[in-house]
Amino acid sequence: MINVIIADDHRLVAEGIAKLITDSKDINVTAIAESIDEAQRLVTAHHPDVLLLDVAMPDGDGIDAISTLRQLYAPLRIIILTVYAEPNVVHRAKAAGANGYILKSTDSEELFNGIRTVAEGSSYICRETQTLMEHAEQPPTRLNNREREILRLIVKGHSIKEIADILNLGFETVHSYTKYLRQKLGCSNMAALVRTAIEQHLI
Amino acid sequence: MINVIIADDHRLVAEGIAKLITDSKDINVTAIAESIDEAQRLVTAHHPDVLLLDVAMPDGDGIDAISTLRQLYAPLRIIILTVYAEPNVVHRAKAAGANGYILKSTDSEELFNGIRTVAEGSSYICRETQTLMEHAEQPPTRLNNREREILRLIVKGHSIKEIADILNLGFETVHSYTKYLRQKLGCSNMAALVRTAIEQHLI
DNA sequence: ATAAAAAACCCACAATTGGGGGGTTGACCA
DNA sequence: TGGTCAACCCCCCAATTGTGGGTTTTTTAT
Repeated sequence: MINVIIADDHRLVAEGIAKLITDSKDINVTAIAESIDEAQRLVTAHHPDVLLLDVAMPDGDGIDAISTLRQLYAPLRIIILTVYAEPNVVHRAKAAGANGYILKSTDSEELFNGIRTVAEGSSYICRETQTLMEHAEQPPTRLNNREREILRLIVKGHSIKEIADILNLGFETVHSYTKYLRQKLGCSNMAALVRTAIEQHLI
Repeated sequence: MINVIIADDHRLVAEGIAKLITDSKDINVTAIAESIDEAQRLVTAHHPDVLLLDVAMPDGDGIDAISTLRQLYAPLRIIILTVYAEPNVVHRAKAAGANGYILKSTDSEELFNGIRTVAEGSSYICRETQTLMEHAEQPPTRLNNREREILRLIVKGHSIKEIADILNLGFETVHSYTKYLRQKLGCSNMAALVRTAIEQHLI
């Protein structure tokens, strides 16, 4: 019996998926977590085989939480279960050490297969994500901490000058970073930068 | 028996909710639609009592589709079932004639109650949404077609000049609209405008 | 018919951004 | 011990945006 915990802040979705899983004979939903924090506590308490982890959680980003979660229970296998069909998110998940990536647009059969495959020790990427990654022409967008920090402040609506003040950097330094960001993301202005950042979940 | 159709492009979510509903004795899921288009066909074919309708669909906005759906089958009762806990989205849904608004973060009990209430002829807003609307200090953001159109183009990354050309308007006209938009949305620059537009789903 | 609105337009000027050049310093590494 | 890379800094100037005023047409409502 494969024991899984579902971490998803949308109760109805988590409950529904749990219910679907009861159809499989070999998988069992041990608990549902509605936050990163709760997921950490439940993983520590129950030591599940697999954690189904959503990306957008009220108290943080699921992918960022992967390393901490694995520290709590090393043999834990983690599947990112999300709506984001974004190459960059998939890359981030892989880099963070996720064992699987499954979209919420897949069907229950594929979810079961994914859980089994990951529980056995392999990694699993759902079909839709696979084709997505094959057709992704651009290499993954790699932003360093500074760039990500500045992008975050731009998205918040701050001007270059304000960002320079906030980060104690020179105006020209931040100005340069905005150029790098525009280049990397292929945007011609701040507005496009914000849209791209949000769309591709780079923030 | 209350017959419902679920329109949600996330299969796993739709399947899960359908499965949850089997627990209730009085509600029956007739079909699942993965697009607005499919929803329209299924509503025409099955004449369900209630339609559970997601907002973000691959071929359009669920709320925008309400009027058309009701034309296809006048007695249809529509519940918006979404993750968006945004006053503006709720306002749009009400204005478009939705009979209910339920967040995916509610539990199945509340979903059942919502479906029953709406099927009986009343309207239903889930608890979380109710408190959200009570605590919403600002009046709903009302954008006219021009403003929404221009905001959409700004979000796409177009400059004022480009927008003027696209819409065959004078530069100064569009320039003025950006002022109105900044004022209405309380933003000080284009970047903030984009973030607010996306965050509050005004586009 | 006409007042009140909404929609489109206009001017001027300061501030900010976009696009093009650079530069220094220190860490890493081969 | 020279090479390369990352992180930070600098200048210039054109283009675009932000701010604060307007005006003129259309609609819309009474």
